[in-house]
Amino acid sequence: MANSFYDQIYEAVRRIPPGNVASYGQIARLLGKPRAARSVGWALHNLPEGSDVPWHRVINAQGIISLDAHGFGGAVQRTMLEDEGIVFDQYGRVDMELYGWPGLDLAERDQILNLPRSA
DNA sequence: ATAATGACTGGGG
DNA sequence: ACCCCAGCCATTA
Repeated sequence: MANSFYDQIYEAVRRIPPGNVASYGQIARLLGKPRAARSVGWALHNLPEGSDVPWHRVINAQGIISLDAHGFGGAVQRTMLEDEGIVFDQYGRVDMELYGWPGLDLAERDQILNLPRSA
């Protein structure tokens, strides 16, 4: 349906630039509904095919790709993100500090990548 | 209007 | 760090 909360979600997701990721809760917060993360997940789950919404850039707050009951799609999503330059650690997780939207500028990102592990 | 659903989240053990 | 549990919320049946 047009003009529904879902449409607001889709618009917000469309604003996520390539190479960046956002969490469901983050999108919900942007729309003024900090507790509507589950609804965001539902909205993306019901996303029609051929949509221009970059749904793959939305993952959970822990930097992990959420999967539906079907269980499939995760590998596809991960591949799409990797194509945008996002790197997953050995546990299949993304560094939200590094790739989280609105994202850091290249200088900041580079600085973080060069930060000493533990001083 | 009530009950169920789900690609979430944060806190606790 | 991992697993489990109880709130939260818009949409649908």
